[in-house]
Amino acid sequence: MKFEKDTREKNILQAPRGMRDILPSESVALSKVRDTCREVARIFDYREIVTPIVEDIGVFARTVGDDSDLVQKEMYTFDDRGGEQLALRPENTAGVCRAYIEHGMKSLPQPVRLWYFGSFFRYDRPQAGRYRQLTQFGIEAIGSEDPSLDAEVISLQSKLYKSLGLNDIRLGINSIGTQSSRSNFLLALGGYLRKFEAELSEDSQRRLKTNPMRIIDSKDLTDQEIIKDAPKILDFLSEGDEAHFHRVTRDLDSLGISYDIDHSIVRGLDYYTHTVWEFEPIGASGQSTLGGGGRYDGLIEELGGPSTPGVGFATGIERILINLLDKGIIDQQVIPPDVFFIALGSEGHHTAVKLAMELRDHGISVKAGGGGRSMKSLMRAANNSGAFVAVVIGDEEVTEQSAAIRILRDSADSDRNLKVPQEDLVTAIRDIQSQSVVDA
RNA sequence: GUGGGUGUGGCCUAAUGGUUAAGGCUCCAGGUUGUGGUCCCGGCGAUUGAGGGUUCGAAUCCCUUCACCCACCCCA
Repeated sequence: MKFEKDTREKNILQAPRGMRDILPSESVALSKVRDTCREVARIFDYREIVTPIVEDIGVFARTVGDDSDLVQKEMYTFDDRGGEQLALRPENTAGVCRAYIEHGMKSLPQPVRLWYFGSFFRYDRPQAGRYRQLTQFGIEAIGSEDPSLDAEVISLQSKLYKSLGLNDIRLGINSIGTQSSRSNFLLALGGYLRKFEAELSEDSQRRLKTNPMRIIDSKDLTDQEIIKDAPKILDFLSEGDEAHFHRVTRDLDSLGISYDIDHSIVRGLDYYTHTVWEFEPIGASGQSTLGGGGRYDGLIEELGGPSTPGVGFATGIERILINLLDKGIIDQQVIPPDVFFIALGSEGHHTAVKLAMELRDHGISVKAGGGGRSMKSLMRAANNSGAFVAVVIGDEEVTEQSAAIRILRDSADSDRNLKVPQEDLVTAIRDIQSQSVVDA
């Protein structure tokens, strides 16, 4: 393979558009979010599932909706060398359902409760909070049509945001019923909107043909005026659909989870039925949706499996991080070592590597400093490392089999210099650590 | 995909057609020979995103391109 000459000589190689590096200063925050996701999943007794990042293109084309934007223009697709048509996953509900079918999870106790955390890909124009490679945490509860499962999934999502410290969050919820309720509604909606066709925005005139439901959440002001008096889907729900929705909201009431019934939430993907919802920060604009979900009772059948209901959500980790950092709930910082080792001379070096390893064997993190740098320079490095103590091993310490300890982030009146026998070093460090906890 | 904005060393900023692109932070190193943090001093590091054009002369003006930001479409 040949590269363009100017690419090599002038242009700096950089991450692909819309994809980014997460550097150590941010990865600590990312880890915290990931740990919280894992913990919330655990307390609801959901199990982790890891599916391939690449799927057969049919997994998405058949379920997400052939003419949805996600499939039409946002999916990364390619043919592999064997001629298989594959796609980088743009979302995971379809993939998890594929796995559910493939592994016969129908024979497990139902519902099967699963969670995932991973990367997804959408070829879209990047902007704030929107990336071509994005990270999502998601939940799928498959195999029960019980409305209380919808509420459970919503409450899990709500708990996640609370655990992360995101409090000013709004939950909007709606029902789009089942297929038959929806087709009645679409008929009525189409009839109403056609009366105003000429007044609708350009985008909405197009949507009228492709996906009239999307006009409902148009941001165009004229559209919104027209929509105000449009038929509401909740009025078209069958008795059964309405009962389902009512039981979901009843559960939410019992759980003390506040929500707004929001007629404009219709969700973009074809597979949704019944309950649909979105969480977003209060007062946010633009790409603000933190996560959304819904029920998808026909999806598994659509994929060729047995008729099986399901419900789930996905939430965007980047959007969570943006909110957490904006509000100062977590800050960017790296984790400092416990101890910084300063080795002077070759004898000092040999002793230091041995002692450092001994500390590490006891779970104490150690950063090694040395490499022929001056004492001053090493002490500076020790201080900048954020370590709590520096341990100095020079000729003198080698001879007396001792270790000099310098407390860097000291409490008021403690002795900042001390010397201990090398065999007592672990204990001495432990003492200093526990004292600092007491002091704090 | 559509419309608008921005692009100066790793980071932040100055220089709004004229001498070797200035400063702060970071980093590295010294302040008399084994003790950091404050302070002082020194050093590394940019042909101004890239390519082309106008001009005696371009970071400054024009074109192209790339990236980022904002809004739309859509979505997390």
